[in-house]
Amino acid sequence: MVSAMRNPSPGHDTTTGATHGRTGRPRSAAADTAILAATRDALVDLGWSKLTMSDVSARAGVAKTTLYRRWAGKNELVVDAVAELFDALELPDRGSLEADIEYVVLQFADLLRRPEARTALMAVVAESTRDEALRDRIRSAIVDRQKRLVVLGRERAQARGELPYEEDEVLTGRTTDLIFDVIAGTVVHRALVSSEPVDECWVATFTALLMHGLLGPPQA
Amino acid sequence: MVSAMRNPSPGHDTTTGATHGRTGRPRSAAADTAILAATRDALVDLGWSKLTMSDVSARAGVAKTTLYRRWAGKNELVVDAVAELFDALELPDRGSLEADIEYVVLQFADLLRRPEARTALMAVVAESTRDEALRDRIRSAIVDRQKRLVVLGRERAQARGELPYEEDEVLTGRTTDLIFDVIAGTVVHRALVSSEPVDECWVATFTALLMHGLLGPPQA
DNA sequence: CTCTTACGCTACGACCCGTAGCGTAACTCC
DNA sequence: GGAGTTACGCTACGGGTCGTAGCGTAAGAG
Repeated sequence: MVSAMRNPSPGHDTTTGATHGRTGRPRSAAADTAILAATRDALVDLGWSKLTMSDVSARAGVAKTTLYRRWAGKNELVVDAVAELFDALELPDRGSLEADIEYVVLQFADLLRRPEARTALMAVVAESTRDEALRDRIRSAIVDRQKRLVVLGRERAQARGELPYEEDEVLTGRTTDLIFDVIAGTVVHRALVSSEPVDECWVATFTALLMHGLLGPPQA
Repeated sequence: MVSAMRNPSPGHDTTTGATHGRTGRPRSAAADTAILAATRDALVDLGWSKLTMSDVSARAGVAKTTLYRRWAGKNELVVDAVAELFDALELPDRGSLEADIEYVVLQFADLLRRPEARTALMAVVAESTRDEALRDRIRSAIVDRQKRLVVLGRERAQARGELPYEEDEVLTGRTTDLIFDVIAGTVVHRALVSSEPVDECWVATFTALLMHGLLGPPQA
């Protein structure tokens, strides 16, 4: 749950348990999860453009007005629905930086094979080019949250001695951003724009390129 | 013009000059250019989701039915409209591989600053996740055509002695694809997903990473 | 001058949008 | 308990887009 409804919901979550400080009937938490699940189902069946609020409300067993009471529109709804998918990504220690990278790339590729993730991610980004608020929402709900993987992988590599420690915080942040964009961007482009398979062979080649890029300067 | 109308248009183009072998009144070439230009204008003003066929026809001074006679729908129309933008990319010889890369990255970033390119590219890719024909169209109209830049830059670098010659054709093709996805994907992700500026500072860092990635193996 | 095709225009049923209004349900505070 | 407050389901609505059909006219080819 990313909590960015148009209505109150001041604190963090909107469950039945959390009274959110107010009086009156609380929002149904079950409805939230049902709606988001219904949204993903609809994305699988219909794709982005043919997905309609009416259809989602029917699938979720909820009145259409309830959707509009919680989300401003299709865009916001879908961002929240997809953000949950990305949270499933993780990075177990595979023993080396190279293995860690290959693992996360393959995992990300698996995610992008899911039709609801493919169509929704691109569509929402497309809409965000004309909507500042939506851009911020994507950044906080997806981008910033997944950067944790890069940070974690890097720290591990430094602990292993594979990468040097960097003292400058600003530089560290920039490098993290760069690596994130390179990995996520390349995989997305390969899978969705070029429409080529992200198989182990390709991943190995890509990872090799990236490894050399990361280790290049000091060894030269 | 990418020529993939739903109707005849057998050969290549649909200009007044090219009789396209048939008798009868030929399609107006002026209408084609007017429609595609109107589509880009509408993308600037309205973005993808609010762009409507009716609006485009009005802007182009053309009947709505004429649009549907030439394009199957919004998706196909927009692909053709945007493909023309990408053809403006070029790669003058900047003297070194590094400079060539930086130049093309900055040029691509400029293109992605144009609102019609931003919104349309992502939206069309989103739709293509559920439409095989559209995927093929994107590949032939945009992806394959822009790979020429990678091929050209690589040949130049080889002529300069910056990169080794590769004999295996299959491997050459794979490397070309990889570099293309890395460059285009990373820039798109940085600009549109992460919503961070693609300035000269960032480009220099990215190019350095890529250079080390390309030169890594042999120098190690 | 005839044949063939493209064009512009109008009209159409179908669908979705986003909102308003109402009565009811659920929960808090007194 | 009741009063107050908020969420919910339902219905109905005007406004807009969709994609197509039908018709008369315009523009080249032979």
